[in-house]
Formats: sequence, structure tokens, C-alpha cells
Amino acid sequence: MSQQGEELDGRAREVLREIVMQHVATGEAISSRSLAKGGHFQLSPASLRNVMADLEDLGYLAQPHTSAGRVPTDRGYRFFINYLMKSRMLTQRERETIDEQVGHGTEIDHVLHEASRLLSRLADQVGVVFMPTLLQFAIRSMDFVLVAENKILCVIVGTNGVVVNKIIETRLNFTRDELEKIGRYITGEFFGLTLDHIRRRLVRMTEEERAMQDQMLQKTIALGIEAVNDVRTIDNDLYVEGAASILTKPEFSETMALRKTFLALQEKEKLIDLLNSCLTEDGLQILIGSDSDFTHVHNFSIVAKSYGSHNAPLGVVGIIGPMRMEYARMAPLVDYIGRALSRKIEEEEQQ
Amino acid sequence: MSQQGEELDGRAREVLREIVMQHVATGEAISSRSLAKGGHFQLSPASLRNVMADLEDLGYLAQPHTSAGRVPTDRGYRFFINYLMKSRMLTQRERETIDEQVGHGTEIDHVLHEASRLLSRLADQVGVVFMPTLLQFAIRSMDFVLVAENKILCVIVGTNGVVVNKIIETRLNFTRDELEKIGRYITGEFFGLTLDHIRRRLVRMTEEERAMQDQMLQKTIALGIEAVNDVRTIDNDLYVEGAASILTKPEFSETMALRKTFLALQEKEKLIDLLNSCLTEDGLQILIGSDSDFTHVHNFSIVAKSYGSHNAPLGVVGIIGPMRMEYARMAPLVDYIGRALSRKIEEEEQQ
DNA sequence: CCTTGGCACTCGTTTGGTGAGAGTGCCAGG
DNA sequence: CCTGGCACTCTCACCAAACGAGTGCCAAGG
Repeated sequence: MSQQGEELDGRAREVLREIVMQHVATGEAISSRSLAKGGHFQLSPASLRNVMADLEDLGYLAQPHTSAGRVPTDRGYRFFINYLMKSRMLTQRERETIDEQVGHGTEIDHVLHEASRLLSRLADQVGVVFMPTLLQFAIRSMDFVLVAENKILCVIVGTNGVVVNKIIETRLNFTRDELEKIGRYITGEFFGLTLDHIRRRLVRMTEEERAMQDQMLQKTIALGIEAVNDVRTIDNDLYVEGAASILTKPEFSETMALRKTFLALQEKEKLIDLLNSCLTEDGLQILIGSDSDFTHVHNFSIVAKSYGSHNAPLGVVGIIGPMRMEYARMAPLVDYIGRALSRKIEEEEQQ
Repeated sequence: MSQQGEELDGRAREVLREIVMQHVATGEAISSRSLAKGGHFQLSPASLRNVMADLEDLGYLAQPHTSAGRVPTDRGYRFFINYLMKSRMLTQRERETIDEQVGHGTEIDHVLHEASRLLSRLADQVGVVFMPTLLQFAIRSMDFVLVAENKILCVIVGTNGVVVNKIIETRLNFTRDELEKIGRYITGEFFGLTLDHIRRRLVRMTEEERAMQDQMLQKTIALGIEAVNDVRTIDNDLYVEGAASILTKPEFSETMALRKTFLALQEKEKLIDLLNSCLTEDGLQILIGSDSDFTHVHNFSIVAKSYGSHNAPLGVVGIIGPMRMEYARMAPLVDYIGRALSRKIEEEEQQ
């Protein structure tokens, strides 16, 4: 398998490359004749047919039906991406647009949302940005604001700059001063810990004797636990933008396929699982057709990249589109946006 | 025009009613024969044809082509809704679901978002909830939290329970104590005023002499203005949910119509304009086809209702769907959800 | 040994035509 | 005013034929 890159001789590689590129450009099955007319080869259609027949035997090409041209298979695309593709650099303009857009906002959630829109627009595909729950990340501060009798707004700021608000309803009565103090205490005590840690610490504290006597401490702990609880339920941690761009893709012209595709995009859980699995890997990931259940069933491809600070990946950004897409353009695009987000987050952290 | 309800005799009305109902149920053009077979009339197809021809002359019906059955026109639907429709009450179960869902959350934004989902699900149409900017509404409190050096989270709570957060970047340095004080001051000074008022007051204050000398007051005013500025840019004040349900509607089976429709839903500005125009009216509003540019071009109908507290409408909730929809069911549904939201908001206010 | 032109074969797509079916409009008679 | 009858129109489904695109294979030529 590791020799796969060697399996094809130079000419076969060129032919495969050309077929993929033409097919991506036109969307149609490629015939030996159109390939010969392209001018890249000094060969007759008949010779090309022989090469193409070989490529088909090896599983890189397929025919929709006898007497149609050939289209790349999953395997063909995969080979193309690994060994044949020449990435098309982003234009100066594109890079500027991205830097500007990503650099612009201050609230991370907002920046992420904008990023998915931007991605969708530049790629003309569905843009996805995923941010896993804050639970695994460290906090910088935690504050409480009295909003109404028995209603308290809790503001948690992560070291990565993510801001989460949540309204807590409680039977306990707090004055503004108390809340102020509690905020200071928790921030001081738990700075740099993850919510998960904090939660466990707080629970342990409830069991300690000392706490049972100090009324104020009791209230603090109660409020703290409330605040940390269910942060995961904060929704909108998956942004899917530009679903309408699917409509412009001819491969989804049959209404049924389209309907299925849309419903698939609605099933956010599955999408989240999939993106989560992209989270650990460091570089750019490309999932094609049969690579995963999700893409297999719906004939999608996914180009995704983790973003985050240094060694800690925070989330995943990527695009979803038909298998036939311009990988040579999409790959650098997603890569660049991922990097831009990482830079942004690292900047945030340093403040 | 006010006599329109009288323009048709009893039989014609019955026929129109029956045609609309059958067409809504089946989606097909209704022929004289199928109408006769329905059993509601003791007439032969030929007689019904005469009645139908009259209705067509008056503009209530139309034929897609010669020798097809007849379909209601905009005007036909409008007449049906105004004079012929018998609203179908909501079931006990539906009412319970709504009450529960709407009563559940605490943050208004969240409640509204849920409402649009709920609406989309119950109606099997696109659900829309619109909340205009806070600018016109009174505030209950305003608080500031130091998030990082030079970054301040501003929390504004409206008397209607809406909570808005916004991060402000500023060159000025504030301590936590100062922020606490400023919050108290502004809340005390401006309680019950609209953001618009507050803004003008603050600007006027900058010009007063007294302010020029008091350093602290200067900082307060600067921060206050920052906070009030651009509240309108907070997005997500329009929730559009369940766009995929359009895919299930046969009238949008041609891919082109579908594409257009989706793009239309993306154009949030136009949609906002339209919904804004529904805001002033008190009761339930139904816009059909040619009633507005938006619905005209895309062959939509909109069923909408204002919600809010007592005399002050806060926003609009409604559904968007094809002209052919079950108005008899949609109308009470939208109405009920609108009322539920209003109740919720009034409750919020009293706290 | 590779390349190439030729040729038969396969399929999908388009075209034209035909017939059935559904529905209307109109008319004349009850 | 209602109704049955009849001619007319339009759509749709179906079928056959022609067409075109593309392949596979083979035999001849460098």
C-alpha cells in the first residue's frame, strides 16, 4: 500500500491527472477523444483508451455505463490528491480578505461564525466551523451579574478568548456585592483550570467540613456548580453556512438527492461526531466518499482542518461539497483559514 | 370593495370554499367532475362548470391551461380567508406543547429561537421569528464586566427581559470597582429609558461643562456611549428555521423555483423589511402572493403575528410557505404562538 | 513492443407520432 | 335554471426509429 504512489507509470499518472481535472472542471464523463483533443498528449484516442482501460482495471476510474466516458472513483480522487495535485495558491486578494475578516471581531464565537460564512462564500460550498464545548478548556475569569431578582448572568471567559454567558435561576438571594466577591474568589481560585476540573473541585468542597460552616462559601459553591453545569448545552457550537450553495451543484439536480443532502446537513449530531474525529489530526484532512459513513452515503467530500493554539486543538473548520470539487483550490483555502483562526486565538491568549 | 363579501351568492361561495379546500389538500387542479363527486353538491358537473366559469370571470379561479381543472388565485385565497374559512382549533396536545416549549427557557433570545423551531415543526413550513433591535425598548439595567485588559463586556437587560451582551474594546483603563460603580450609576440614572434616549442624553452630557471637570464622569459617559452604539449590529435577531421543509413541497419540485426560493430566504434584509411592516398591525396578518413584492415574486404566502407586551409590539412571529397552505390550521397556530410569546414576555416584565 | 486507424457494438438521448384521458365550453332540450 | 351530449383542446405516457457518443478489439505499421 505504501507503494501506491509508484503503482502507475508516468503516462498513466498524467492521464489520471488530466481526467480528474477535466472532470472537475466540466462535470462530465471524460472520453478518450476529448482527452486527445486537450492537446496534453501526443497520442491518439485509441492509445488513450488503452491507458484508461488499465486505470479502470486498477480501480481509479469508472464508467457510469458502457459507452459513456470515464469518471474518477474515490480511489482516483484520493490518488490525485496524494500524488498528482498541484495546489493552487490563494491570491493576494483572497488572503487579504481572510486576514481582514478573521482579524476583525473580538468575540470568538462571532469570529467563528464569520469564518464559516466567509468560507462558504470563497469556496462556494457549504462552510462548517465546529467548536467543541468549553468544558475541556481553561478559564481566565468568571463573573456574575444580577439581572433580576433570582436571575444571575454568569460570564465565563476562557484563556482562548471564548466568552460564554448563561443565565442562572436560583432560589438563593445574592446582593450585587456578594456576586462581585464570588466572582473574584472563583476567578482567583480556579484561574487556568478547565471547567471539568473546577466542577470536580467544587463538588469535593461541598463535602468538606469547613465549607459547611461558612455560609458565604456555601453560597459560592452552589452558584459555582450551577454555572459550570450544563455549559455543554450552550448551542450554536456548530456553524453550518451556505447550504444554498449546494443547490447550484449539478450533481444534486435530482430533487431526491438534494432532499437527502439537506436532511443530512440538519443532522448535526452526526456531523459533530465526524468533525470531532478530525480534531486530533494535525494537518489538513480530506475525506472522500467511502472514507466515512457520512460522506459515503451522501457522496460528499469534506476538507477539514483543526485550529487552535499550539498543541491544543480547539475546533475544526472545513467545507462540505460534492465529491467532484476543486481540491487544488479548496485545500489551501481551508488550510489558510484554519491557520488564520489559530493565529487569532493565539493572539487572544496572549492578552 | 367593502362589499366584496357580498359579491358572491351562497352557492358560488360554497363552490369556491370547496375548491380551495380540495386544492389545498391535494395540490391538484380541481375539475367540475371531481367537485361533483365530492358529494357536497346535488349538482351535475355541467352546472358546476357554469359556476366555476363565473368564478373565473370574477378572478377567483384560474386555469393552468385549457382543459385542466381550476386553481384558486391570490384573490380566491384572500376571499376564502376573509369570508369562508373555518379555523381549525388547535388540539389540546398542540397547545400543551407550545405552552411548555415557550414557558421553558429564561433567555428571551433562546425562547424566540425555540419558538421558530417549534413553529417550523408544527406547521411543517419555514418558521420565522423576528425581533427588532433593542434600540426602541426600555432598559432595566446595564452592567460592565472586565474581561481582559482593555476589553469590557457590557450586559444590557431590557424591561422585556431581553439580554444583550457586547464586548467593547477601549483605550481607557478601568478597574473592576470603577466598572461596578459606572454600572450602578447608569442603571440608576437611565432606568426605564430607551437606548435611543440614553444615547442622546449621554451625548448632550458630554457638552455640559460640569462633565468636563469630573474625570470619572467623563469615563462613564465615554463607556456608556460605546455601549449604546451599534447595538443594532447584534445579529441573530431574525431566526429562520426549517428551510428544509420547503423541499417537501411539490410546488417547488422544479429545481429552478427551489433555488430561487432558497436564495430569497437568504436575503434577510428584505425579509426583515417585510416583517417590520407587519409589526404595527395588531392582529394576525396573512400576506398572499401579490400582496407584497417579496411574496409576489416567489409565490409565497406569509402568516404572521406581532408579539410583545400590551401596547408595545416587540417583534413578529410567523411562517412562510407556498401559497397553497392550510390557512385554516396555520392561522390559529401562528396566533397561538404569538400569544404565548406575548404572555411570556409580560411575565418577564413583571419580575 | 507500442501506436494507430477502422469497425462493430452498446447505450443513452432525442424526435416524432399516436392514442388515451381529462376537462372545458357551448348548445339544445327538459 | 339544470342537465346530458358533443366537439374541441391540451397533456401525458408510450413506442419506435434515428442519432450520436463512446468503447473494445483487431490487424497493420513504425
